Amino acid sequence: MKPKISIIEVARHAGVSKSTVSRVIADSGGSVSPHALEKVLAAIKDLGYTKNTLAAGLRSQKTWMILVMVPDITNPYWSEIARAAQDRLEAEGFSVVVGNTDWLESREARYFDLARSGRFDGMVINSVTNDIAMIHRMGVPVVLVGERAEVQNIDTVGTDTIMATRLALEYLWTTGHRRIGIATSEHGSERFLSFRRRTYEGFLAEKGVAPDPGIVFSVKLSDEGGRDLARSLLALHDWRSRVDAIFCGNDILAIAAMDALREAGVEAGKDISLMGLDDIPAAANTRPTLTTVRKPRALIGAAAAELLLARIGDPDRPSEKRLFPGELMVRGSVTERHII
Amino acid sequence: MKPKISIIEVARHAGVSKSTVSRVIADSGGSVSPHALEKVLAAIKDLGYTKNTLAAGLRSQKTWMILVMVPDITNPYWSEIARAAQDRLEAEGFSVVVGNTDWLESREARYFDLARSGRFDGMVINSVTNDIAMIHRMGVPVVLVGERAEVQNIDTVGTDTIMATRLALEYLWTTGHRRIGIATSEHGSERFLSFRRRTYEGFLAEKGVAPDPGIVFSVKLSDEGGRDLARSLLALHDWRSRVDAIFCGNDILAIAAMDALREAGVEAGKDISLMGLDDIPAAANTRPTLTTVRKPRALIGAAAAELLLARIGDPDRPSEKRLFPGELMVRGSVTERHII
DNA sequence: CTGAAAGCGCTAACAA
DNA sequence: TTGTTAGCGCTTTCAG
Repeated sequence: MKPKISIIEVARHAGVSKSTVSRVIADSGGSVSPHALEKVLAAIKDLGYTKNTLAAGLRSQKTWMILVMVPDITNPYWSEIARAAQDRLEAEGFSVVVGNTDWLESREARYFDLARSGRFDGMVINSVTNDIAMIHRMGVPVVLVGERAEVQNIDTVGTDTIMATRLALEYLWTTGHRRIGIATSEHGSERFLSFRRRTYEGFLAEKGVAPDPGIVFSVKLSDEGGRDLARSLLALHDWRSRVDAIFCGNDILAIAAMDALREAGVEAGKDISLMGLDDIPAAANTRPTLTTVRKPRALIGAAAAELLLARIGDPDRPSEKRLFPGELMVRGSVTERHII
Repeated sequence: MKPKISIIEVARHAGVSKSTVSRVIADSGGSVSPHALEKVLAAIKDLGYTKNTLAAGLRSQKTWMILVMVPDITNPYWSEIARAAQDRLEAEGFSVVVGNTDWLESREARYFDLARSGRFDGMVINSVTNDIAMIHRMGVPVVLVGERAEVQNIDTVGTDTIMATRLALEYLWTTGHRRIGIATSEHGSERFLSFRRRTYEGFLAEKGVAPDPGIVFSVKLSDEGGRDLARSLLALHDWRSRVDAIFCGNDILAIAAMDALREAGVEAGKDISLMGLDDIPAAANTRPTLTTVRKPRALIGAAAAELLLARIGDPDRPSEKRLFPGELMVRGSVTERHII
């Protein structure tokens, strides 16, 4: 069942040495006479030979394969970044595969092991790990996707979360909300997520609003988290007077919360304003539609590919950081409130 | 930058032969004395050695890597299948990566090339290709995901479309609908889609209902198709007396039709019943929510993994086909009608 | 239980 | 332009 003919059979069949065959099948541009070339090509076709790129890679240290490692493949945010990167990378001759970690360190470790053992020429990753030294030790070019403004010495691309968060909060403020809550995760990469939180706190201070710890919700950025958020909110004593808007850490969370709230008779965009972050496709199809801040997925994916290519080309170039601004998507889940 | 220590350095450092080191790091269960084991382990740790599984694979013909090839990674339907397969496969020690083809033969070809050159121990694929012979020639265990009831001699898993369609139609019948229309596509994989249509015709015959060609709609399974469907329906003379329910080929189509109809003042779940197929996440968030038949993504992914594992274990076992029934998701787009 | 030797399939010097 | 000779890093007989 497994392929068995190697260049040695091809060489025999074509009446040349295996080096000549190698010169034909490799891209290395060794010169071959037209005559020999023809014979080799014929032999390849006759025998149905296919190159074992694994063996080739062992020798040449080139696998032509790139891994895009994402935390949640079912989240369109990540899969679209992966696809954008794929477009760019394939144009350069690389094949792209994506690894799904489900935010699990154990799964990340699996992919890192593969990388360490030379399976990929490079990786685009969003990792829960903050251990940049470990990443460098892998000996594989890596570009980080995320909002880790604090990490140094590694190529990074992402959305400027601080600006995106401000954009959302300012919009809520402008539309008249004054008791703005926030729902984010502390899960995994704490430092990273606390950006939203820190920005939130800074924003309140700036506006002279006293922070209310009761409307700062810690939930997972998932459907489950959305239901948790709804539950926590409704459990809050006299919540209607305590909170008029909630900025959610991502769209999935916001949409799930919206659903759960409706089941309890609370309508987003009416009884309370809900805002997301990401702008996943579903955000435009919910009832009400979700007001959110869009992250430029295509730009992020393309930029990640670009940086990776540059890094592969020159491992010693200085590391670069590319942050893109978010875009406000005004839809139906935020009401215009009139301040009394 | 690249890793450099190989078993030969480890061997030297531990004062043993590289064979002994190999016995330690391989799973092949060669026996090593406790004393030697200890020295080798120490050396590995000292030197920070990591095994090059690529080289190992070259010799052992095992890569411990599986590719799940899907047509659209941003569609949760596919990514959830991929994730379910991953769960099962990783438990057996394989690493799973997913390839995205965007329905493009050129991208499929890339992944097939990788497979042919021995990069993966197996694949789970949904391919636009119908060339089973080619797939076998790759020399890699493959499981197909899809509803291709017509393909033979290859492991297949998918939803039983006939049963799913019947489930939908029976539900519409039970809820009192008697003038049931259908909207499916004749594009692309014709054979497959005509399943729905054939089942529909059989169903009508069984119930003794005369078929009405005017309420059989041929549209794309897309947003565009949904708008077309709405337009065609409304253009029908006296449609309210001619059709009381429409079974749509998939959810995307149904949701788009629902939106377009509402714009024309026709409310699904009130003026007409609409039913979908798939149960995509958005189906639960529309207004009204979409009654549909869910395809069991998790089961499909798990079964695909199961079949692949079996095939890897025994390449000569007879091929198997596993079809799962759909699950009725009763929501808001179908009314209970009372028969007079 | 251990070491020596022979590859897995390919590429990369080096001569010729 | 070609063939020869070494490996890439690991596994796998086969002796001992």
